[in-house]
Amino acid sequence: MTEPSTTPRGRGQAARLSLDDWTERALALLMDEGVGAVKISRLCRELDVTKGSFYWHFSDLDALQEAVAERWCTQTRELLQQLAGLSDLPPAERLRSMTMRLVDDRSWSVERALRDWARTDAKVAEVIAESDQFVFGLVRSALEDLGYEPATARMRAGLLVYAGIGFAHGQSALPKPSAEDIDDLLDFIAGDALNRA
Amino acid sequence: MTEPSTTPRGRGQAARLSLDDWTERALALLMDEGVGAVKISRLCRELDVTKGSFYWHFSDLDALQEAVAERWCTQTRELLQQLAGLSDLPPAERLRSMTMRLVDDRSWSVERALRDWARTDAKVAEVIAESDQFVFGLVRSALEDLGYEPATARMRAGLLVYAGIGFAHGQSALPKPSAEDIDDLLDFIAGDALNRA
DNA sequence: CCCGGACCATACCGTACGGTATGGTCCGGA
DNA sequence: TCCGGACCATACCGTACGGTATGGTCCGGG
Repeated sequence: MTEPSTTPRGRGQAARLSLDDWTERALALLMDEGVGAVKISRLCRELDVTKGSFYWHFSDLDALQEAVAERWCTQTRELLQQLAGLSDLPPAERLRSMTMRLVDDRSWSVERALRDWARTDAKVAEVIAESDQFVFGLVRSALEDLGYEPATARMRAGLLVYAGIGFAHGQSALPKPSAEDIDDLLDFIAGDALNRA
Repeated sequence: MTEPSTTPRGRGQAARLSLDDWTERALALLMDEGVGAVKISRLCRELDVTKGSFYWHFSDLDALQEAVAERWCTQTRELLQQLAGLSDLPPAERLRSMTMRLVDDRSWSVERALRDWARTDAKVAEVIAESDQFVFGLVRSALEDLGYEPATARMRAGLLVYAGIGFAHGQSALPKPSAEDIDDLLDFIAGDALNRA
């Protein structure tokens, strides 16, 4: 975290592992096989090392969880910040961009895995909540920029974000919306303001 | 399953257990401490019996999971059927009734637990999907009864149901909607049809 | 009265996991 | 050249869990 952690990785067959190697593999395990699969021994097997290595980098399992949550938090935050960087664009485009990314992007698969991890780990739950509030704020301000009153923008933003969470977690028993479905949806959410423009 | 299973339960101190006693306790464990807490030994400790009893009623853990999923499926289905029994009432009341139950009812807490259980068990996932489609059909037909075109009803129903799933699973990072928030929301979802009536 | 089945206790095994202790290897710097 | 630290292997322990085998208890029916 404070160390350079340069990860030499250039000699013989197996290189030394950095802290990010562990968290990355743990994240992959998380979204592939769920929270039940992220065990120390399993990680060591996948990374082709032994527990001696693990307990050098982390004090225990909680330390790994914290590191994983922190890593996901930062990389999600910069992705969201990238979305927020569109604040110069017209709000309609912002909405559409965010909704699209909400549906097709694979990053929500990770969030889904993290979300049921949050049930047993308060630290992760806190990070998830923070992320939810952030994206909620983005959608809300976009709607306000479209001219809606604060109460209306708040309600519609909540509806859209909750629907996004539900879609990300629902695993899609319901039919997955197509591109034009999303157009219709956005037209419903913010159509009156758009047609007014 | 086919036996009467009358559960005598009237003698001495500890009665014999029925199959429902196990599934009921397993469901309680599920929604209280998550999927990671439903272990055989844990169940036996709570029910004050030993594993000899468990392996009499069930062949293994998968059999228990199947029984739990089946039990939840039936009791959810009759709850939904009860909601569908309102099909004589005006559709606006049906919508409001379902949405209210969707927000405050505790049964969704069980569904949330089952939903991340569904990630590791295909059988449970199938049941969840079936339930989702059922409630989606209810909302959708309610909107159609309100006079919306099929495409519109489908879109708005999907939005509402997904939002419900998201709310059930997001568990309160975002502000929980109040009663009048729901009124506003329903007015947004089906307001034009309502005001037209 | 006895017998068979429902129901459960006891004891045991194999395995997987979290965690600890300790020794070994490679590297850069004084 | 020696030394210390980063990094990892090896070996080990305690525990919790899934599962099996077997015996015991209570009950109703022939």
